[in-house]
Amino acid sequence: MSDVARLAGVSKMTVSNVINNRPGVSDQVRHRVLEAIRQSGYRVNVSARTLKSGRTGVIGLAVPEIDRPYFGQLAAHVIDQARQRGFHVAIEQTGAAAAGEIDAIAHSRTLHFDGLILSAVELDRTEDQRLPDADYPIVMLGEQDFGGRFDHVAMPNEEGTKAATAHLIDRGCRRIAIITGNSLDGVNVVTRRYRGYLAALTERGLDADPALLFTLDAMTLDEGRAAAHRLADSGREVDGVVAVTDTVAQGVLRGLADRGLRVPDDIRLVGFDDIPESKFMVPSLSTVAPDHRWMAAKAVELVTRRVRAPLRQPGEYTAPFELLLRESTR
Amino acid sequence: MSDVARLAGVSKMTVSNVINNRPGVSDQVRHRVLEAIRQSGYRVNVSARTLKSGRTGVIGLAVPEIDRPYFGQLAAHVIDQARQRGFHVAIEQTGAAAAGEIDAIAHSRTLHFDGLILSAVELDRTEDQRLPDADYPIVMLGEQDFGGRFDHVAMPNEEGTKAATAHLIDRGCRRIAIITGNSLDGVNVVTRRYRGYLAALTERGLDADPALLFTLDAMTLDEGRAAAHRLADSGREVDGVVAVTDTVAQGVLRGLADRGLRVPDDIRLVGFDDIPESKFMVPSLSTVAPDHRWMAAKAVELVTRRVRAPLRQPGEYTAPFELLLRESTR
DNA sequence: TTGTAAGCGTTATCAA
DNA sequence: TTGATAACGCTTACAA
Repeated sequence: MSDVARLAGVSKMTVSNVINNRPGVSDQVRHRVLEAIRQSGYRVNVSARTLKSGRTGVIGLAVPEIDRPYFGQLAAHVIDQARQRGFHVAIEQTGAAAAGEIDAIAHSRTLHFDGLILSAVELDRTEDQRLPDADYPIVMLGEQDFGGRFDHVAMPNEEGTKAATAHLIDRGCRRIAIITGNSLDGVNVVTRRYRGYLAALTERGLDADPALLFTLDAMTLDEGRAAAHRLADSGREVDGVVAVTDTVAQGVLRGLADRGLRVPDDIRLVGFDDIPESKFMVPSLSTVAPDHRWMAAKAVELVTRRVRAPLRQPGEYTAPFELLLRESTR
Repeated sequence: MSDVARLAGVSKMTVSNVINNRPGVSDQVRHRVLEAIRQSGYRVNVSARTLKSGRTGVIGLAVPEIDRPYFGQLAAHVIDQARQRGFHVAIEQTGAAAAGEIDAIAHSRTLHFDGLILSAVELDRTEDQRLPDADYPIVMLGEQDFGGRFDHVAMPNEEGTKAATAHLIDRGCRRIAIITGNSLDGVNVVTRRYRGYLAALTERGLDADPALLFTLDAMTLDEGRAAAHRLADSGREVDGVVAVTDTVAQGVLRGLADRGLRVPDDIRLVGFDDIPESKFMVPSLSTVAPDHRWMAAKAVELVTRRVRAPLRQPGEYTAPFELLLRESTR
């Protein structure tokens, strides 16, 4: 910067003013400075600016694993939205563990990210004492409930699963299984989707059979497949399956194929998320499609707003959704 | 830091020495300082450290789109490897456009990333004049050829596709189509994989029929599906298909299903990449599986090494691979 | 409209 | 073994 100033015959301050488009610089001087910048190949040092301003221009995004389609899609949208507001995104993987999620928060502060979007799947309000003070801009994205302590962008978990289950019933299914996570105690995604499932059954006068609840240790392709094997091998009569996510549904689809069960002929299947692959599966997957772009946009809007106004009252926002009817429930 | 120093009754410099585990601090003083740090809740300011050292501890990773399974997987591995070496990763999406790839380089320098891993799919050696000086640590990952100007971690494109095609021939296929990108002129992934396909045909004494080459505008699910439709509607007799990537193969699988063609009964299909979904597709997909973890580890090793020694001679490295035989070629 | 001085929080250097 | 000083590159506050 000093070099540029010398080249243009002005002070560093004037160079700074030109760079930041501040008013009060004569056109002539502005021109000389811009020319000097061009000649010298000068580029601002972001670290210095950061040190002075206390802002890094970086938002952290913490997800369980970036290579799960849902989180990849989420990241893509968040990166796009952040860029539009002049922020960069650093990605942290929590490994779907509470410790990883706590680490992500600590890390985010240490590295002076301006804010953090945390897609928590383990952490919840019961871990109160491990959560940070509310003075750091954190937006919770997805599922867990923190009792209004943070801004929260939620999925339409209950409504979505209810609509999906009702759709199976409309198609004539009467023995509907649900394949979901094993953490049915807390207030989390698993519980909420389960409640949506129960609500639909009740509303249509069907009984919920506890034997038709199959639980997973993780929301993965492998676990979904294994659950489908258990379902098929249990000998229970089942004509419909609600899977907790599309990724799990993809595993289920594969697991049913392993056992010679055809979808939708023998069993109808519905998922949740509308990952990009869903419409290309064989058969294509009916699913609850929350508006991912909306969620990413909301989350980024909330963090960036909170960067400017840290002490606003946290808000709760639920994404709109659509039920997509495809071959798996035809 | 001043506060800590005052609390411990020492100078800032001593605090710095303690924080960085530098020798020459008495145990007694070290203890006092650590206690003062605990009490005050002090945390280093990374920006200041960055300003002083010129290093940000961040590596950029530029990929076409983070929500394609292959790149998600790649990112997951790169983030893990980088963390093990004390680096963070910021992800940039290039949109699979040459301009986006150039931007990523410029961006990476502006933000003072310590280095950049660029998964270029458009840029190549012909764009010489737009490429930066070699003084900035860039590692090219994947496909394009830059004539030895950058460190380059390559896929086993030719060998892998050759092995995949030979496998189809072994299974009895005689009319083997290839579905790939449309940039068959440069030295890129598409050309190399095409050469591998041709090599296998030649070696086994089969003629390459130009009518069996189907090209795509992008390596996406949608394009793969559309190509399968064109293939089925062409009326040409085809008993095997080599798809340029697993994602394209997934689209092809769907497209063939749309036309009532069964895999592997009517047509055998093989992909490239071994994305996590491949083994869960219906039918499961035979594919060329490059060692992704190896590639990520190599790339991170190369950037971080180049951060320390910017002027080393660039090297060329090709990942090992395995041919995975699954249902789609049974 | 332009310039000067001070300071953001570290660390390298050298002196004590 | 410890400390004083200057410097990294920028911007805020104020003076000219």
